[in-house]
Amino acid sequence: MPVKLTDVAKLANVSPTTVSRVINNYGYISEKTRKKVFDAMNKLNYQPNSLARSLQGKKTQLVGAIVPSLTNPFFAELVSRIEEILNQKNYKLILCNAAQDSSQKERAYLNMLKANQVDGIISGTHNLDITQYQEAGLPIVSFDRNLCPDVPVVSSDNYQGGWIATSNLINSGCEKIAFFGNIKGSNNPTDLRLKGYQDAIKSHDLNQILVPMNFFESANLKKMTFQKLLTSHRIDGAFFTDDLSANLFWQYIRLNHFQNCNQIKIVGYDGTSIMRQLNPNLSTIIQPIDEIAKLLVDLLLKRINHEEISEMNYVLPVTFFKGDSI
Amino acid sequence: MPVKLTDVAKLANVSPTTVSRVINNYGYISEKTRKKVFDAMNKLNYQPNSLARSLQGKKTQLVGAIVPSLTNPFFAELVSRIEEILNQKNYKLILCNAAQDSSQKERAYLNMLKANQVDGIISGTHNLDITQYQEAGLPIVSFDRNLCPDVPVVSSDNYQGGWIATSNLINSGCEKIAFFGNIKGSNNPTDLRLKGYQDAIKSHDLNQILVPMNFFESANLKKMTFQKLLTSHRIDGAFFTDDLSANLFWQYIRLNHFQNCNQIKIVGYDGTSIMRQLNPNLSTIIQPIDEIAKLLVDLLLKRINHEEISEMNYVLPVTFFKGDSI
DNA sequence: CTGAAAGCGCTAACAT
DNA sequence: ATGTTAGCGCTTTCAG
Repeated sequence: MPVKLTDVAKLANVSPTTVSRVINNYGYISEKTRKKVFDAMNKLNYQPNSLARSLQGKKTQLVGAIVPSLTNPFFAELVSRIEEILNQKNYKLILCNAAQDSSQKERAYLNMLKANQVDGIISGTHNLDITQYQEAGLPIVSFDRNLCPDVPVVSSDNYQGGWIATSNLINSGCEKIAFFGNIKGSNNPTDLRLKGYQDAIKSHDLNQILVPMNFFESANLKKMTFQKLLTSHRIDGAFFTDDLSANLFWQYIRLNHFQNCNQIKIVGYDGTSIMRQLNPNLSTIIQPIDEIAKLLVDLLLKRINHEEISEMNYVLPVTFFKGDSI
Repeated sequence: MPVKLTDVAKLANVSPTTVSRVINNYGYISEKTRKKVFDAMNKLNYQPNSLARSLQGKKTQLVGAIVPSLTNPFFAELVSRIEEILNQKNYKLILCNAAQDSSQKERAYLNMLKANQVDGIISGTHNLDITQYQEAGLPIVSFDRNLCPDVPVVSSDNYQGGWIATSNLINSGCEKIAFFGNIKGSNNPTDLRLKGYQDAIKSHDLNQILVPMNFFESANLKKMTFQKLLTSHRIDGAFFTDDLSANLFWQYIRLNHFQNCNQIKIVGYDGTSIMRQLNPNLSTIIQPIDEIAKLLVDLLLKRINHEEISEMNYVLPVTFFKGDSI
């Protein structure tokens, strides 16, 4: 039923080979023939079947993106940019929403992407052991995750982010600054946010206060954590490794008017455009989403085209956005 | 280089057909053979090539989603859910980010999806003329857009949404209620939000105040609109057809402390989880994202499997969320 | 400059 | 219960 190459060939009165040549703009073709073929293609509204093309060993122009969740605006914006850039370069995006902590789902995605012959994978999660990714035998680049030694990692400057956030809190007069985020090391670049915090704290002879918190926890769970902390500690500064939790806290201390709420200064992390529009009061560390997306795609395409990649670690600078929460 | 079916066949000492039978769990196979084949598959870490399978006329299990922008949390959450549901049903999602007002990009996406033999399309935009979609000859379902008569449309109850929002404003004592959103009819279900507003206004003998606003306009442009409006009109209620703009207004009147800001009540639209977490003060009309996603996928799969679809119009109920902005 | 023929990896009659 | 064979729609030698 669908129009195929041979239909075009028949109508144009040429061989399939010739049509293929026209489509792929390859080899010598007389202008006359080319026109005939184009006319036939238009008349039939012909659309080459990419499956059949790729079966010859051609690339599929398909890229898989595995991310934790689009509900987090950071990933939504990142994926959005990645798709736009891929689209410009004639690639298509298969979206994979691997929930947290589901190595099973992630493995399934990996297999699926392989089965679909994607040309490469951009990964923003890693619940799998390294070997799984190595076995994949596919060009992969990763965001903020150390997958395995030969997978390029792009991240924003997590250490600087932690350092700058904390330093700004200190410079605004805070002395009891809590860190809200992942406490136990995961051997990922994001661990450095904590390190940056700790180093800044130490260099000013302050004491660290670590509050375990995952961005994907429920709001209520987070609020319980806030309450527990605020009754046990008298903090005057708070650094969050994500804006959503930071904003929640910002609201929490206002709604529960703990003391004068301005006595606790807050800095978040991510700085998505949506977040800055929704709560411009919130100071935050802005990750350069656009550049991250560009670099990820760039590196992946290099991998796909077997170009040399000199460096395996790419750290993009962050910027501090000063709202009035600090 | 990649492992293929014949490699498995060779190792297991059976014919390719047998392997195919095992993979597809089809026809009679002795347990012994099945095991042999499975062992070989595991040993070789075999992954069937879906391209080749689909080329036989099998389905690709690929679905394309065309949406305006993931930067809008509503679409981010919708896409996220759609992907999850599709994944459960063994479908994969090709994400297409068709910016606003780019019929060219949308057409390109449509062609691309056709070329990739997707089994169906979920569309959340329409810059194209109807014929383009008809020509596609592909199962399509649409969200909030009247594409063409034979494409099922899912939407939430836009009319009720407009009506409820406005009624609640009226019941809270508002008498000069402005509508912020798309003013000129687009022949889409979302037009009904305006209709709901207008009917509620009329039924209470009030006067309508229409303020043109698109959710994808820049924040600064919107603020200019706010300023212009507030200097010319003395409104006491505002209904926005999207939460982002509503929230911007909510902030705007607070930051610029126009009179007592509580004198202007506000109701937004969409009610994404992220938005309700970020600004729980904002009253809004909640669209049932989960059900919308389920229904869209459900209808699409029915279309794909040539099951009868009785109804072409699906209107899901909305709920009112009362924050203290009203 | 153009065409014929083989084959990509898999499946589906049709044997046996 | 298993194997043989002929394609799916396209590209790509290899000939002309």
